[in-house]
Amino acid sequence: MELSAKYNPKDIEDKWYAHWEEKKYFHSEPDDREKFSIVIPPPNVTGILHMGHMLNNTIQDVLTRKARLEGKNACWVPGTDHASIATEAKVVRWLREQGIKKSDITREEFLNYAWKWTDKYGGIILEQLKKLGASCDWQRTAFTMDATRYPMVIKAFVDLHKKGKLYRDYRMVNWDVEAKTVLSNEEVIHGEENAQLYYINYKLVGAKQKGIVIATQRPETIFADVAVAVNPNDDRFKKLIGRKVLIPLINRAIPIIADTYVDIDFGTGALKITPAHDVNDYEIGKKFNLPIIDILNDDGTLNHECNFAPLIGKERFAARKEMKKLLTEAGTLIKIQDYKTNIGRSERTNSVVEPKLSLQWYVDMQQLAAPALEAVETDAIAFYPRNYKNIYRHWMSNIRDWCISRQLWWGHRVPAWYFGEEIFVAETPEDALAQAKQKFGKHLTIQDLHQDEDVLDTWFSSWLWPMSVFEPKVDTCLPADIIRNPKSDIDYYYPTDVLVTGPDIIFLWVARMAMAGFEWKHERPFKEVYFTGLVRDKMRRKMSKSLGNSPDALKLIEDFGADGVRFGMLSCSPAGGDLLFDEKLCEQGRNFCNKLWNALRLIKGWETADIPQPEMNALAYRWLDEKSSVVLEKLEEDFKQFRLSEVLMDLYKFIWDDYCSWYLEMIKPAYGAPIDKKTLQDTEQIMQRFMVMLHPFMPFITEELWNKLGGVEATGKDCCVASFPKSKNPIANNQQTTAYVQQVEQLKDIITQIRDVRNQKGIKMKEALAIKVADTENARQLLSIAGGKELVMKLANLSNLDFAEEEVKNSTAFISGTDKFFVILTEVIDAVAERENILKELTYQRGFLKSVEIKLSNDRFVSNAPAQVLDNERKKRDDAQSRIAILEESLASLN
RNA sequence: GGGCGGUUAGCUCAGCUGGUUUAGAGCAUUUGCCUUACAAGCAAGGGGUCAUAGGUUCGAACCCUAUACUGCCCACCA
Repeated sequence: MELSAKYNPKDIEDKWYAHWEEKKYFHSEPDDREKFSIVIPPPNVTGILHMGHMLNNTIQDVLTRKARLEGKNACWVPGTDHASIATEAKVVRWLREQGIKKSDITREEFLNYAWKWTDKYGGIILEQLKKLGASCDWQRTAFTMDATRYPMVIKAFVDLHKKGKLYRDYRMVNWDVEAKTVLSNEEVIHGEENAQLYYINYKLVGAKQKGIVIATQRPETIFADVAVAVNPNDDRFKKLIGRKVLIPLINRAIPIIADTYVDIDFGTGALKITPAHDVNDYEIGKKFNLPIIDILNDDGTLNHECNFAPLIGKERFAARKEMKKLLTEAGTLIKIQDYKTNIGRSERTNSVVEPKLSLQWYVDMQQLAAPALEAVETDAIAFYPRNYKNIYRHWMSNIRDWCISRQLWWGHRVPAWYFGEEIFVAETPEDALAQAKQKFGKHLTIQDLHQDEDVLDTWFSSWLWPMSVFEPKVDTCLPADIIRNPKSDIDYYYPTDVLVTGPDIIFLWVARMAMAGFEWKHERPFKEVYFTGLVRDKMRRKMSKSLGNSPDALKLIEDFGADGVRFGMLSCSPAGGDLLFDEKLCEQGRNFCNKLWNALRLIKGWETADIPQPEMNALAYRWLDEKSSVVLEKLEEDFKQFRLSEVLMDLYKFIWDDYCSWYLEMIKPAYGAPIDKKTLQDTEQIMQRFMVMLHPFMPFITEELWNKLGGVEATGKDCCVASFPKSKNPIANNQQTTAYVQQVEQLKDIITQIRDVRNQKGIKMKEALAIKVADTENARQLLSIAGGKELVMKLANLSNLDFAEEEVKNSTAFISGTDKFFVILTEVIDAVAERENILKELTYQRGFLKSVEIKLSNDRFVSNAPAQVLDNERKKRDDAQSRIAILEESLASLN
């Protein structure tokens, strides 16, 4: 077999992905096996793959592939979200580029365009996931607005309405002037921004000059003022309460009122009250029964209500700028002060959110929240990392009702029909009509009813995701009916095993899925939630388009291979911690692939011969095999805790160091010499095993090597569906390694120390060395392990290794454990340097001994510490004493 | 303003119930090597007062208190 010196991922990745798909390894149907189900957090239908997706989906793939290798019926459901506001914004922009204004076309025409757009760009992201190796069940690909999901969403709405958990109300909302829709609280991002505080004088009615100065950040809203409020305890203004002031420019008179809400120390202590454009002012307005003057249009321009012609039709920020000039000219602007304040912006359009009074649909969250909160509190839904419980608890116990209507066209249209003041909520127009007829008589036709123009919040469909993706039949998908359909997929796959998502959507999505799950399935939607960290660049900045610091995901795969990129994403993303992405990590992954590839090349290059297995090879194999069980034990433990980067790093170190650097060097035959069949076979098998262990993380190269190593011939299966190895020797409590492994580790230590001596003395590896070891029982036992002595001689290149009766002249010594080794030197040693080294070591050992002795001479320690700890301390003392004795001997022999 | 985390090597992080040598890993770094699998490599090394100050304990990176710095979540301060 000819193999190139470098691993080339491009040669094999597409081939294996196609092979897996053809074999339908990723497709799942209910059967007798234990299931493992996971649903993808659906990316926006028109989105493209970014680093966050890469991390998130790599993690899901690792978990899915691991479950599949464990023999579970693994089902990872992919899909996309219609992303109402984001997609609509994109479509509007796209139409504008073609000279089409949304306002000029009908709803139907717009939706046609939107579907066209979705068909064209939708699902690109799913194709990109395939490049990454994602083992999704593509036959189950779902879309939040497809024919199966649509009726479920509508039924959920109708069901909530029936139960009285849904209502319509007129209240202050967050208004996105760009998208011209309401937003839920969770879709508003607050951040500190630089702003200016305008100090404006309102003249007192009946006074010539005197007035009251208010401070506002939004001077353009003074036209909507209906009062000025002061604190009743503020001595400066007590006399003025009840009098009236004039709004500058329009000279409308408004009263001065008193309320303790006003902070005496902020600004001037006087607050303008603008009920239509501020949440607090609205409350005060209600309390004092003040009128409401709304001066803003839906698009953020000033309307006729402002009663000031020069600004009508002007956009709010343009108006603000002009106000500066106008107020200055009117001599009523006292000063402008810079200050920092919290500004809310729309998550999707980034425009400053406007408080606005509006009639919208709300979900009453109080009852829905209760079981969802309890599930997390009791770990029925377990969060990783755990501390997200706190954040979740806080939000859930202070939950506010959810505004679910949106003034958009792209989405699920609100299933409510109006006849005059009357509302009929129904799954279909026919149903609504039937209800209307019952109330108002048979003469009504569908034309008499008018359907609500609004659509539902995207999250109102995604909160059903873990249920809706497992419901295959449209006509049986009434949420309540799901329970009555025992043959349905949902009984097999629901609840899902784990949800992998970012903490940024814990309220938008995770909490709401939990609520929906209990509301309609009376069961949690997932058993565990693993929150990934945020992907940042190496300078800790968030990845963003505007910063241009987000690498092109596909380019990375191109450069480093999918396995290399997966390694890079995972190797440095501790559970829940942020991932500081650096291309170097992918490079490390690529290098690891190359290492694996070359291990294969080495093995494949060996000729076999009918010779008995050398003892040394048997030793090497037993050591590696036992150690691999230790690695497996830890790996399983770490998997349970989602410590995936830990697992990957342990495998990396084990395969690179123990397998490649040590084991392969141990068994490697001399140049041109053959290897025995047993060793070769063992080596191929154990490497096959390692490929399975590594497969969840690096699926492509492991599949390739598994095949080349004969894994298919041995098991009849591809690596993708092989059996995950199990630890053979469960390690006893507190016992990190077996005694055998420990002994081999000491042999390795001896080899390393000899190599160190070579380095220090400048003795080349080619030059064979003679070693003597002080004759102790321990040394005899160590070197009597079958193959042990040969191993040291081979890897350290020794000409001789035997026991010394006394101090060896002209040698340099080292200590391994408590055994003393003499490296015999041909050149005369530098006694001064040697002496210095020994003294340095002696100082360390004596200091160490002293610290142990202090402990042991403390009566309270001896009487209180557990026996095991005490024994250990005594052994530490004895070992240190042995080493000190050895060092002193060496010192004496130098004199 | 309220709440929750974090601070361990140059960088990123482990360290899980306080006791396995005087704290580990990867990367980076230093030295020597183009040694017939791999220079995308091999061998060996250096590097830390565990943020600071107290306390509890026979024993503290780990528990407690305070301080400093830092991150995140929530909240209507004009």
